[in-house]
Amino acid sequence: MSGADDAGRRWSIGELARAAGTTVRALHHYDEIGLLVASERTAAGHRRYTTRDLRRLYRVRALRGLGLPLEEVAAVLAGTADDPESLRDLLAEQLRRLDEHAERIGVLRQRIGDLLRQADDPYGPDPDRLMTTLEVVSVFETYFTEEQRGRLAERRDALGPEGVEDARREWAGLVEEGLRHLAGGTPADDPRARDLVRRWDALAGRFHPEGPAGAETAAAARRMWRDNSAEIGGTLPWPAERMAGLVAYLEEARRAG
Amino acid sequence: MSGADDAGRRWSIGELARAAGTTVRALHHYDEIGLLVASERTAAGHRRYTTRDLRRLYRVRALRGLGLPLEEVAAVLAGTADDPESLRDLLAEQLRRLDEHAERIGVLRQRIGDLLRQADDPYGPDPDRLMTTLEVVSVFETYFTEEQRGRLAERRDALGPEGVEDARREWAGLVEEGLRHLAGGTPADDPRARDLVRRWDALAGRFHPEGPAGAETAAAARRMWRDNSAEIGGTLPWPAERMAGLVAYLEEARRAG
DNA sequence: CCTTGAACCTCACGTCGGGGGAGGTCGTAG
DNA sequence: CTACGACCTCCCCCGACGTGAGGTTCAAGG
Repeated sequence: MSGADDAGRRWSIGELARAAGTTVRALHHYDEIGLLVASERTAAGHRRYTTRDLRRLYRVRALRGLGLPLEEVAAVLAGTADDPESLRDLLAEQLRRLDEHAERIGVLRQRIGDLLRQADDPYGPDPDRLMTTLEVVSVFETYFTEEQRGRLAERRDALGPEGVEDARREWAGLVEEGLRHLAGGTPADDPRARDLVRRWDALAGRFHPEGPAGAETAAAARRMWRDNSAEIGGTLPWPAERMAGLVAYLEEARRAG
Repeated sequence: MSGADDAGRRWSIGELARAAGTTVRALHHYDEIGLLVASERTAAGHRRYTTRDLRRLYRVRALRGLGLPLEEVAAVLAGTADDPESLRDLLAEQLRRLDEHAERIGVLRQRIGDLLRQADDPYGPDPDRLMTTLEVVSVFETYFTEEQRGRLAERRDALGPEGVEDARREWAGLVEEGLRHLAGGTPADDPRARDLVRRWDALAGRFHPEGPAGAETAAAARRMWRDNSAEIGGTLPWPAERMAGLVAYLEEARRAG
């Protein structure tokens, strides 16, 4: 047999690390958490690993390489006997987690891509504007649930770019009208103010979904405007503080109406 | 104006957390690392945040939401003035990182998918076999670089399934022949042993790429066999210790030849 | 004015998978 | 005998907070 009797072979920690393509520190860690404890120790306390330890280490490395946390690696290596399906289930579960992860990354890539296109747009490469866009995104995510944002996006797509543009123009007219009333001292309970609110809310209604879901998004939108008119107003062609005043005025008129 | 003068408004830490959809603890953390320090404190030490703080928080949350680490968020918020391109560059960099990440995830999904198909294969659903496959994968990754594994996969694809099957059958014959020599006591420097080694290496040569790259993968394969014949042998129809003996015998004959 | 409960404060440890270093011991080769 | 490499244990470090413990302050009701 020319001395190839592997059954009695022993590895030092450094040899084992090289044999499995890992580090001494990692093996110390596996020892600490009980995942791979050296079968023997020399009189001086040096770890001696056996062939069985090496095989276990290969399994640990392979499972880790699939992205499983060490705790689950330990569970697999401990529990294959009492449940032969556990490995399969754990792999399936890991596949699911990876899918989730991949989807989150996809969303982030999409968003960053959109932002970069906006940054590269020659008509609006202003970094301040980009920052304000970031703020508005954050505000939206705070006030609307993911589901609500999805519904709002659906409605916007249904209106189409020209529908959105029309609404934007009409809305600009309403803002100008409101600012004139505000500057002119028209009281909030004046019929003209109440009529303005009615047209304002009707216009906003185009963007909200139908039924009770629409009432919820509308309420969330009003909360958003009330708390953050300065931030949202930063993206608009009117001074933020005048917009804040207008929002308060409209709320008053809405209560009065 | 009905009291909507936001410029003087102050938020407590809890109000700010709710306004931005985050937690009090996160705000404490941002304070600790200097990313978002409350502009004021009450006499009792309670944090008071201003409108400017709120806007900064929105930016922090938005950038964090894109996956940027807090250190880079701080850099963006500090450096937009002296380098308006920095935000764009950082976003591009982040996009690159996400792409890398997505690719790693794709590789893992592929591997786990392969393993699950093997697990569901009615001809080999043995969990022990699956574990051994895992070991072999790990051994391969330890001894061959990613590039080398790619070259080996190319050669295998070039041989095609039937070419691989042919080689497997021929190899089985060589193994049986070697085991007979070993059992019969044929010395390693016997011409029959040297001829066996020659045919063995020629057969293995079909799987290695051409030129010096092939010599390297062949050397790595011999190292792998020498160190790990027990692990690889576990997947084969011969006893692992007899395979280990055979590998040692062939090495001796190779040196003799 | 007193009490109560919510909100706030600081301090500090835990997470996950190790990296890196300090300070000391062990083994072997020249 | 001495040098050097490999090994030992103990300990702090990373990121972005979560989760208490133990104490103070605020706002409202009686």
